[in-house]
Amino acid sequence: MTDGVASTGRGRGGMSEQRRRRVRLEISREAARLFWAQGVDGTSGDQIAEAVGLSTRTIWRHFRSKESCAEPIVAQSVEWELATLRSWPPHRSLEEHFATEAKRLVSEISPSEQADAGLGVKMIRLAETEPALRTAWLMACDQVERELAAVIATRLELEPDDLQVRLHAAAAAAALRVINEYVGAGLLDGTDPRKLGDENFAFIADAVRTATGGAVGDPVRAEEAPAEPDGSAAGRRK
Amino acid sequence: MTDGVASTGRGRGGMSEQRRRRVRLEISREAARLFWAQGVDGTSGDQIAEAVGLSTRTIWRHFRSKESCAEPIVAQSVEWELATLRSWPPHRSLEEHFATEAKRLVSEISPSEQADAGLGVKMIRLAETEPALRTAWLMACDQVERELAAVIATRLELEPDDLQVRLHAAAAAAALRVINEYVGAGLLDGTDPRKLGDENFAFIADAVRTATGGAVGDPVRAEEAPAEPDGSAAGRRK
DNA sequence: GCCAGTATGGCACTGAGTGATTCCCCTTGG
DNA sequence: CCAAGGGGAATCACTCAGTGCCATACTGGC
Repeated sequence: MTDGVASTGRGRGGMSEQRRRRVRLEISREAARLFWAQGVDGTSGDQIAEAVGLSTRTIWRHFRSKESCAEPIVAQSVEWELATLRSWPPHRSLEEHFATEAKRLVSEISPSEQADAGLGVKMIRLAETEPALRTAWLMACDQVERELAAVIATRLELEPDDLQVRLHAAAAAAALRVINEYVGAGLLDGTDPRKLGDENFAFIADAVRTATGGAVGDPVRAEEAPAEPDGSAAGRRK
Repeated sequence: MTDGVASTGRGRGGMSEQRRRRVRLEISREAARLFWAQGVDGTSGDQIAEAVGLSTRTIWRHFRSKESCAEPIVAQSVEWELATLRSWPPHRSLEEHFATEAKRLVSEISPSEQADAGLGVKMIRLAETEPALRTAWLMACDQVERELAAVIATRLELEPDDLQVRLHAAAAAAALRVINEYVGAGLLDGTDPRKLGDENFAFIADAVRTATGGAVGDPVRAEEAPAEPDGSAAGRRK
């Protein structure tokens, strides 16, 4: 996951850590643009370097492989979902939380972030035909799965490496991946620009609920020992 | 997915198509052995070629990349699950079908197939730390997901590219992946050799049922329109 | 202005993967 | 039994991703 050189620790010295992310994003932007325009195989490391105004050597200092140049832009496109999941308070339902967070987001998003999101969608789309990019996409989904495991673990008051938690996380992450692919493909195929309304959040939440057998999605009653967590809030689909 | 040269079509000529698979498997065996013994980075294409007794060039004729040399052995290790899924009759439950198919399997399995299975498990394990191999593993899971979509589509009498079907397939495939990783890790960590009894199949089936919100796993009543498929046989977990 | 420490450039080099050509072996037909 | 032919494999030369190594430019603290 951590791509470039090991640590820098961030301890002392300078502006690393945040600056590094900016550089990687910058490279990723140009790489994604080129990948989309001429394909992955049709794009050379030298081209990326030239496009971003750095030496080829420096590109490889920041990314372990050509395909991984696309990772930051892909990761960023799921970052807001991740952040939303991380900040999901126990006492709220998934759809509620998504809806309010989404409202907060639309007012804060900048044009450049919007452009990045567009590139991310394109990369996800490209990943369906370019095996090299599929890796980057699946890796990002893998990351979502891990974070989701942590979120679910706290909600269910279990360990993140508990088998049941891992199963739920994997299923939910897979559902989110499919929805991302579906929505992204729809957007690129011209399906109107702004129809990602509240209805979609209910759909997402329901997909997660279904994928986890109803175990994840509803508010969690704090301070109450779940002696028999069954039959509480299952089947709510359609 | 199809790795080597394009077609050969299989039309006329010779023994391709089946022989090709044998050669690829042979290469994959040696590659997996070397990967496990000395790591992926520590293994060169030349080494693989020498181990299998072919020229390096020929290796690249059969595989597009070094890591993909592991794919056949990984794919084969999930092939029986895939086959089992494909032959899942509508009127049976998943645990029933798995159990009977497993019984049929243990009597038919050959020593070499057993060795291959062992190698496959090792590759899956390696995939947890070697990003290059993780790709191969995730690709195999991707394949499982696609086939699963077909199976689920027929059971639910929907199209394979229906969103709901894709969601269910993705969630179920993810659950199967986690279980495979879990069981494989257990086996390699010395957890006894033969305890994959009926109990496990019930567990697998339940995981699939949970991941699909109860929509997949139970017998399907043929010839009856599922007006309200809900609430029929949900929550059956432990 | 000087002194770390770090980011970058340049260059040579390893190794993956490809293309083109030749070679070998096996089949087929006379 | 031998000639023709075709397909797979070997060989060689080449491209390009990616690394190691060293020189250099930049940055922030004194």
